[in-house]
Amino acid sequence: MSETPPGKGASAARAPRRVRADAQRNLKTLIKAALDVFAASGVDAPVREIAEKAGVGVGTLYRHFPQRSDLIVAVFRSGVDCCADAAETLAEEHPPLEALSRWMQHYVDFIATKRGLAAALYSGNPAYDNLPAYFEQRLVPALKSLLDKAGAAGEVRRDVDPFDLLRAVAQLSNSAPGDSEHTRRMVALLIDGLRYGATSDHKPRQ
Amino acid sequence: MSETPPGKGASAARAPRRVRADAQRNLKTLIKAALDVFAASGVDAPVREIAEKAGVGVGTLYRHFPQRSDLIVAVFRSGVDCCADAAETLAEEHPPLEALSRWMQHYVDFIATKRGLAAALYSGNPAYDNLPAYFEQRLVPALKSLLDKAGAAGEVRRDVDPFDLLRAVAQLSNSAPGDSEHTRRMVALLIDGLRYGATSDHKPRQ
DNA sequence: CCTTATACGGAACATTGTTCCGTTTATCAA
DNA sequence: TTGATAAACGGAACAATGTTCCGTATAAGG
Repeated sequence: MSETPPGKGASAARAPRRVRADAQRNLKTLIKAALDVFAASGVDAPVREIAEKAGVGVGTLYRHFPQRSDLIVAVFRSGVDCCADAAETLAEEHPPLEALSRWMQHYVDFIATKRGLAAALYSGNPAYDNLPAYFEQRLVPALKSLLDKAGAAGEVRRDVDPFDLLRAVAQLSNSAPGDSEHTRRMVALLIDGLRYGATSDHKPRQ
Repeated sequence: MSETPPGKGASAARAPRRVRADAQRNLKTLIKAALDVFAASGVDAPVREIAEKAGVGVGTLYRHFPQRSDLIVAVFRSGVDCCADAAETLAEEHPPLEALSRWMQHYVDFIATKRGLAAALYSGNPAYDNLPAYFEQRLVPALKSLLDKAGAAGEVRRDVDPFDLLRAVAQLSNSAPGDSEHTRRMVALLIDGLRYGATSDHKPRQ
């Protein structure tokens, strides 16, 4: 955002040295490692395990994420961002209904990696206070856009609230942990439900 | 329940020595201490603190509750039992509406001591799997009986689901932790809501 | 009163979050 | 290219906490 190249600073302070390359690399590596470890062992996984997986000392981890919760938040947000971005990509590359369907599975996969997150959310730790808002703020518009496109094409009904759907899928994902096939089938069923009573009254002109 | 006095056992085994008095005493003391500590510091309070408050070594605590979660479960169940029993007592000692109202406040106080329990419930630890069922199984009938009595007396409407009410109160209690007065007012409001549209069609004959 | 199964206490251990600090290294200017 | 230096690194050390172990104390029963 604010690169501040070597040239003299606008105000008084000495030109702040650019962020070191290894630091940037480690930041990405850590988030990736945490993503994997959380997916494999839940968000309660020990920090050391993550540091080791990233090939980094715990000191380095703590330099980037002063608190364990900061790492969890970062991973969660990056996952949410990834999901939200995928909505755009999918909408460009696929017909409306398929884009919607693929996105749903994408979302299911995301939720699946969040074992134990619910407990953290309910822990009362203020570090997580903003997560639900961020979740809703990024994902509701993403899904809404997909639903609207599919609705306009007359492929799904238009009376479904995106947030309801997000929550429902999250609940389905948590009901039978480990049986991802069951979740997949139920989500597919949910999507079929969307098609029931679809009207093409706003069918696009071409 | 099964006292097994010194007399020869019914089947084969040697008459098992009676449970030592100090052990019984410590068990009660521990639950009481845990109740207080959990109420003061939430269910995440350290075991040592509870043992100390009970005037007992951690070894003793672990003899009675092999896992930390066992203690939490025991305290929770004893609280639920206490609430359920209070329903009967209150129904005997007060007119229907007041019994209902008093029980609600009793229940609010119970919920208030359960800070952090939600997180435990969502933790995925199977130790807590049965708690919600126990909760519902004991409290729904208790509340239902109070509601029915008040409903039969024509003091409250009869279309309210006890479980809904329990959940609503729990949610109100968690929304503003620390402001118990707010909770109290909102619960009072909820009860007033019960009175709206009450019908005395089944008014008792005397 | 003696024996003994039972229970007790708390030190010791294991795990995990977090801090500290000596060492390494990327960046920048000369 | 090279040297100075701020930034970043690694991991030992610390602290908090769940859990185990075992020597000691004691209530129950004869």
